[in-house]
Amino acid sequence: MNYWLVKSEPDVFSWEQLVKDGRAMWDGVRNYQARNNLRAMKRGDAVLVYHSNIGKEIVGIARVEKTFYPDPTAKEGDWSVVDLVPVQGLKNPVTLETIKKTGSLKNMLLVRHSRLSVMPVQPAEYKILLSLSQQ
DNA sequence: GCCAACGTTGGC
DNA sequence: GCCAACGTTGGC
Repeated sequence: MNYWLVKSEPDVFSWEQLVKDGRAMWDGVRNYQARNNLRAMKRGDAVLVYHSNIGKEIVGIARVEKTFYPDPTAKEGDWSVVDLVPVQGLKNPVTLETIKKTGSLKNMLLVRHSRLSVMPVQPAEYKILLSLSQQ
């Protein structure tokens, strides 16, 4: 199983909305690196959901329900979406501030490459994030 | 609201 | 193919 992190501005699409809907087509990705990451997702992979701009914290865990297919919202270009379903909210969201302060996490792409919206997460990083979220 | 860090576009 | 200009993202 692989681990991923996706970003969303909560005033556009939030974790709460994902929970309410029970499923989401993760659309609107218009960056090649992010798209390629989307395409590498396998069904069942764990996906951390991060709120950018507002909150700046990882708020929940989703899983890949359907692997990539063409983005119906793309007027032109070769873009993809995946379908995600919520698994569980984090008891304690893990903030960007905490991640930056945690030595073993400060090399995360989330910190090093702040504009990337879909990125892989190392298994070791995932484990640490989960334990932080349970504290 | 500002700005750094990128990514894209288009002229040459 | 280079690079200036511009646009976007996201942290602060």
